[in-house]
Amino acid sequence: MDSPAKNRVRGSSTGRPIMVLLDALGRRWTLRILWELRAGPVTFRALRDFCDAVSPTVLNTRLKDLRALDLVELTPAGFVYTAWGRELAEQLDHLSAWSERWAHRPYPNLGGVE
Amino acid sequence: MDSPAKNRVRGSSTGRPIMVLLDALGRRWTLRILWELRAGPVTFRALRDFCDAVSPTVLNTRLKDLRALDLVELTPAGFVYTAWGRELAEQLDHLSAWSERWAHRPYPNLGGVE
DNA sequence: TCGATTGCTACGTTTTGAGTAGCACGGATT
DNA sequence: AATCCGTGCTACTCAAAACGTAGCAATCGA
Repeated sequence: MDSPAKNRVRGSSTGRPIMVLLDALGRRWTLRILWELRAGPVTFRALRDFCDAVSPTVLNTRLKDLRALDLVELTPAGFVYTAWGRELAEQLDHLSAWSERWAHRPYPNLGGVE
Repeated sequence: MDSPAKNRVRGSSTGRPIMVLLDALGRRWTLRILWELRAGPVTFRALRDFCDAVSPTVLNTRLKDLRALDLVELTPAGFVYTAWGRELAEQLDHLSAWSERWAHRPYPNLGGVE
């Protein structure tokens, strides 16, 4: 399995924060995990279920990354946002609100479905 | 090569807009492409350069998806945001602004780098 | 001590992306 | 007309990432 925590920022080694972020969020399941964590403290297995039974290998890798990025932490009650993570999650809320408008646009190409 | 435009929304077939979006944005290079498009009309090759010489296979697949999602379109001058895409890109601007604060947090774990 | 649950790992298979070459088309030049 | 150039895009092989299942060590309660 890969270890993205080590070789950060795919390409673009400028190290600009947005690049670090886009790189992390662009990995499979990262956004989804971040999104599902809004349910409150969630155990590894519960989170896995929320994420359509994502492979534990990947889930663990992502959680490790998110923890390294100071966005998620593990408490006795389960995985939760850090303060930073909560701020990021709020942006996802905006994204969600926007996506509702976007999805109901006229002639929506069926949201990409064919 | 895959054709995400056909089998949308990895897992979670609820089809909720946010899921469609998280799924699309969670694919490799999608966020980055969306980000780099803020440079204005960009040709396929220029965009490829902006994205650290991403493989044309992937770039094309992503652009096809983004166009299907009504976020990007191809004009004679090059690839540009649609109206919807521009709105989404604005959210990325907020994300970028936030990431600057986030990156300069005290004891930042070096932004995830080890 | 036993069972149940926790986070997490090993490992073989499948899917996805990387990397390079090159195609078909269109417009300008010669 | 023939040539060159840049456009979006595709074919191909190979490497990397993710999947899917099984199962581990640790912990807690009964």
